[in-house]
Formats: sequence, structure tokens, C-alpha cells
Amino acid sequence: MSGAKERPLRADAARNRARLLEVATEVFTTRGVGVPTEEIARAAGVGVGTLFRHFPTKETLLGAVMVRRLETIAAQTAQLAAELEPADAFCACFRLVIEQSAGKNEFVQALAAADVDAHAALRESSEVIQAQLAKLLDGAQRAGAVRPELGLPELIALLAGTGTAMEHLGADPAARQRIFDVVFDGLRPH
Amino acid sequence: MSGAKERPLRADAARNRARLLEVATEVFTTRGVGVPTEEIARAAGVGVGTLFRHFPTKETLLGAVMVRRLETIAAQTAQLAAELEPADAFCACFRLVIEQSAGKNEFVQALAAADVDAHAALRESSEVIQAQLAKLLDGAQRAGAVRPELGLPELIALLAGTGTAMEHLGADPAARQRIFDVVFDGLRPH
Amino acid sequence: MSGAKERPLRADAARNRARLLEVATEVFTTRGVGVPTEEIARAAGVGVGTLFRHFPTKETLLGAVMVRRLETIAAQTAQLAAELEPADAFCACFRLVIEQSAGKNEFVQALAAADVDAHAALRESSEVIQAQLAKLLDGAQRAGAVRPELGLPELIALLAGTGTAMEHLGADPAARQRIFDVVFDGLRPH
Amino acid sequence: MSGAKERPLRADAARNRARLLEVATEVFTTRGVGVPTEEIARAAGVGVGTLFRHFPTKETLLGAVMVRRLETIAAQTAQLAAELEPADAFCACFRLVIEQSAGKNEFVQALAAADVDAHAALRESSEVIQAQLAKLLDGAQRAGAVRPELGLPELIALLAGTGTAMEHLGADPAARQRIFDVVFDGLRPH
DNA sequence: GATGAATGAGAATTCATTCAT
DNA sequence: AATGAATGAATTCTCATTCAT
Repeated sequence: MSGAKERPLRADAARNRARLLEVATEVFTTRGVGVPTEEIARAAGVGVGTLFRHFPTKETLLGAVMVRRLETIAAQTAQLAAELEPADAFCACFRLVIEQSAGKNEFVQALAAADVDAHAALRESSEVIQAQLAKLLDGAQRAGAVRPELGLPELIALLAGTGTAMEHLGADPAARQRIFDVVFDGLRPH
Repeated sequence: MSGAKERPLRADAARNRARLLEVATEVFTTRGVGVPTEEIARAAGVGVGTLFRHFPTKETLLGAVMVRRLETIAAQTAQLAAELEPADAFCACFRLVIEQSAGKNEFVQALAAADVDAHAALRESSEVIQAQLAKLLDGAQRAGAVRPELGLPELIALLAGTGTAMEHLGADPAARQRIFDVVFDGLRPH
Repeated sequence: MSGAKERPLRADAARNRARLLEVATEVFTTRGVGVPTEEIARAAGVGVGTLFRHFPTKETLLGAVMVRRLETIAAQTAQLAAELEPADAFCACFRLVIEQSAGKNEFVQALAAADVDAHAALRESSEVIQAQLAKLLDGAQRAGAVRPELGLPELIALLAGTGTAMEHLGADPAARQRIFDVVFDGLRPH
Repeated sequence: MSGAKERPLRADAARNRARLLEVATEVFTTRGVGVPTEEIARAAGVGVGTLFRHFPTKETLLGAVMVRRLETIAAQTAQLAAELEPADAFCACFRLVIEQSAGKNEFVQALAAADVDAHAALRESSEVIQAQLAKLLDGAQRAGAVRPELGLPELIALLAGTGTAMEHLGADPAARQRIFDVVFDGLRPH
């Protein structure tokens, strides 16, 4: 279904690609999507040409960064979901998503402004995570740990919102915990 | 406190300035800060030159838009605070801020990316609101309606976060209400 | 039908636009369409921005150059057609087109490679000329000066071809005349 | 005369070189010289590196394509010249050159824009053909079939021009024949 | 004061050519 | 020899800001 015929990719090319993704993630996250591609290339120690060989469009790069993030989160989520009781799993994953999503989240908007094909790759990863979240939510609700009237869209909105709140708070762990307290207590049936 | 000597400003100039702010608010809110200044000028029915005479920098314009929003919110907040019991006032104002802040909120980020002087004008308005929020929070906490361990920073973070959540949800009023339920229930002492 | 509402255009702006066209004609003609826009701007003594304000696309500029050429030719053709007997008019106009069309004629191809809208402006001018040529051809054929089996497409092809031949010949007037002799003698009924 | 010490060239290398020339001829002819080298390499089933090993410059490749064309034409011309009467040989060869030269003829211009060394290889092939054409012209003139005042430069210019005319006409054989009629009748003594 | 033309520093992207594998 | 990844100069176009009218 992911119809691309992926060549093995030479060792050094793979390294460059990985490095580029690494750097782009860092840069986009800390300084926003407005950063010039050239700067990302320089930071990765390659020429612009190389960047564009791997990601034919800035948007493609953006998408690849997102996908990588999503895949990481999906993997960790899967593990937590397997190891913990429904209610705990739900909380742990909620926290996980928040911690992993930190940074300027204009990403999504930047991508939303773009054409559909760019989304194609994202859609898949996105659906995987959403499915996981839906299952976690359902489990927590059956266990009576989360208000039954909430749907997946609200959960996603709350994740996004909590992420924003955390950004505004900076690193103070006590304050962050207080936010989690509010959200988790608010999520419980009332 | 605002050290500038403001001349009276001719009638038509004032009208232009007002119209520009109006339009800029609308445009920035619905289409983001990336919109070219020229387009804003055109939408306001003036030349770019006029825009830049009133707001010597795009960032200045952005700041002015923010200030206007903040002042509106501050005024409405003051009124609500005067009319309602502490607990109700807190909730009403929380909702108010959320509803008024709707739209592409890259604003803040765009401003954050800029130099300190641009903030100067904002700081004042910002402080006014923060003082109001602090008072509301304190009142609600004294009334036992809000967890006592929350500080102003957390409140602000939650406001920002709830705003983001609402954006992700679109216009569905029932879903929006469910988010408010979670947040307000979570804010209560547990 | 030419639906554009043309503003009067300020004096200096008009001068720049004219100069730009002048220079672009010269440059494209002598050095081909590959010349960077920036260089054209420089040669016209303006910044790139100005060039792109007047011609939002390199292709637009190309088109405008063509249109100008075509219009010049059309005007001169009209005059010659009015003043001379059919047979002479035909020859005179044939020569005229050749002399005016000199230069690297990749123009047309460059434009042909582009989208339809760019052609729109050209089409009109092009049709005007083609109508004139059709009339001239018809007149000359009625006068028995040109083979009756030739159609407009062949005439156009011959114009293009003779133009190419002239380019290959450079400025030697005697040689150019010999080419004309061949073509005109060949055009006569046999 | 061609001062390079040519090594025998391994069998597969020779095959690659041939294939490259084949493909480049096709591609340049149908799509113009703007096509990226990489694409030509891909179409030939080799890597760019290989292309550049055989032809150290895009221009070199262009030149080689031209040479190949010229050599083909020269060979066929020689055969026709040997088989036919002077007048017929002249006409047949004229047609031959036209038919073989079809396609986007920016070639020559592209080469003309380049430095002299690239021409060096061409010069030789070019001189061969020109000698043949001179002889054919002379023969036809002696036979009284072609105007005596025409020189080789005019013949070449007419060949180029007729080629252009044909390109403008597309494939319609009747129209093409009408062009030939004009040219051949024009070439006859008047 | 208002206007909108002019400016030019970027920004994304392409492509001939080089070079490590 | 062949490969294709890497390179970076060059190119088109945008947009905040300035300035002549």
C-alpha cells in the first residue's frame, strides 16, 4: 500500500538522510518552520543539493520530520499500552505524547496549508496513532477512569492543548505536574 | 508611563489607523501572520505607504493588533469581575479570554521571535490583564472554587492550552463544552 | 474584449516599463531567452523587484516583448498594404516581417512551452497579423503574382524559414538579396 | 588531424557510449537541449558518472550528437552524389539534409554560445559536408539547374531556412511538398 | 499625509559537474 | 569503469521597507 520501491540506499547516503532528519527536527522544533533550508543543510554538514535530493521539497522534509515523530510516539505508545492496566496506560501515553510533542507546533499548520499528496505519508502514521489513542481512550473509559462522553476528537484537542500549556510553562517540573493534575482530574468522570 | 508624545492625529489619519487595525486583526486571525503587508493595506483601502506611516514595522502592526485585543478583553473582564461573584467571574472570564483569542495564534510566537522594544507596548496591556487574572484567580481560590496550589503562570498556560484545544475542535459547540467541563472540573480543588 | 482595466500609470513607472521592454527585446533577441532576469533589470537600470512588478513572470515579459514586436509589424504592414498594389504590397510586407523578426527566435518556442494564459495576450496580436497576411496573400494571388496553391500556413512557414536563412547569412546585403530572389521567384506561379 | 590518441575502448564502454549518443540524439531532438543530463543518462540506462566519463561536458555531448548527425548525412550524401546526375543529386541531397535535420534545432545555437574548442570536433565533420555541398552546388550550376550567382553560404542558409519552414509545418506532406516546390523553383536560373 | 513604485536581500529549487564507493 | 550521492553556483520570484511624486 505504501507503493514506493525503496532502494537499499548507500551507507553514507543513509547517514546523511538520518542526520538531515535529526537536524531538521531539532531546528524546526526550536526555531519554527521558517528557518531556511540552506541553514538546515549547513547544520547537517551537507550542501543544499543533498538536502533537496533526499527531500525534494521543504514540505517533504517537514512531513518526514512529522512522520518520524509520530512513528516514535506510536512505538512507545504501543509498548506502554501492552505493559500497563488500561487506566494507567491511558495516563502514561497522554504524558508521553505531550513530552514528545514539545516545540513549536506550527508543523501541522504548515502541512495543512499544503497539498494533499504531502499528507499522504502523514495520514498513514497519523491514523496509526489515532487508532492507538482511540483504543486507549476506550479502555480507560471502560475501566471507569475517564468520562464516557469524551470522543477521540476531544482527546486529540486536549493533547494539543496540554502541549501548548506545557510550552508556556517552560521546564518547571512542579508547575508541569500541576497542569497534569488539572487535566487528569478533569478527565475523570464527574 | 508610555513615554511617547502623542499628537492629536488628524481625523482621516485616525480613521485610517483604525481601519488598518480592524483589517489586520481580521486578516491575521483568519489567514495567519504570513499575509503580505501590501494585501492588508489594500484590504483597508490605503496604500502600503500609509500602513507603514502608522506602523513603522509589520511587527509593530502585529503588536498593535495584540494590544487592541488585550484591551478589549481587559475591559470586558473588568465588567464581568464587577458584576459577578468571584467563582462565577473566574469562569466567565476564562471563557471570555478563550472565545476572544480564537484564530491562528501564531501571533504570540511571531512577537516572541522579535526584539524587545516591540514588546514594550504590549507589556503594559499584558500586565493589566495579568493583574486582572491574578485577582480573579485569587478570588476564586478564596471562595474555594479553584485549587489553591495554582499560580498565575499555570492559569495563563491553561488559558493558552484551552485556546489551542478549541482551535483543534472547530465550531462544534457540544464538543467545546465538553472541553470546558474537563478544564473547569479539573480546576476545582480535589 | 481585452478585459484589463489599465490605470494611467505614473510617468516614471511608464518610463521604467518601456525601458524594460526595450532592453528585454534587445537582450532576448541578441543573446536568447536564457539571459537571467536580474541581468535585464540591471541593464534597464532598475532592481529585479521593479521588473517583476511590471512583469510578474519571466514568461510574461517574454510575451510582452513578442506582442510589442507583433504590434509594430502589424502597424507597418497595414500602412504598406494601404499604399501599394497587391503584388508589391505582398513583397514589401514579406521583407518587412523578415527584417523585423531578426534575432534568436526561440521566443516562440519558449512561449509555446508555457501555459495557455500567457498565450492569451499573444493570440490576439498574432491573429491580427495573420489576418493581414492572409489578405495580402489573397491579393497577390488574385493579381497572379503568387502561386495559387499556397495557403496561410505555408506563407508563415516560409516567413519563418526565410528569417532563419537571413540569420545564417549575417549582414551581407548582396547575399540577402539573393535569398529574397530565390524565395520571391519561387513564390510566383510556375 | 584529430590529434587525440584514442585507446581501443572496452566493449561495454563502447556500447555505453553508443547508447548514450543514440538516446541523446533522440532526446535533444524531440525535447530540446534543456533536458537535464541526468535524465539522458537514465534513459540510456547508465549513471550520470558514466555519461560524464564519455563526454566530459554537456556541450561535448551536444557536439558529439551533431557530429554523428553530420557524418550520417555526409555518408548518405556521398552515395546519392555518386548515383545520380548532378541536378538530381543536388535536389536529392537538399531534401536529405532537410529530412535528417528535423527536430528542435537549438543545437547549433547552443553550440554557438559555447567556446571554440567544443567546435573543434565539429569543424572537421562540418567541413566534410560543406565540401560535398559545394561540389553538388557546382555540379548543379554547371548543368544549368541552379542559378549561377548562388554561393555555398547562400545554399547553407537556404538549407537552414527550409528546415525551419518544415518544422513550422509539422507533418502534412502536401504542404511540405509545396514548400519544396517554392524553393526548388526559386533556385532555378531566372 | 497619502500613494504606490522601486528596492534588494533572501528563499526555494535546479542542474552541470565532481568524487567517494 | 560504473555508479549515483554530494556539491554549490545560479535562477526565479517574494515581500518588508523606503522614497519620489
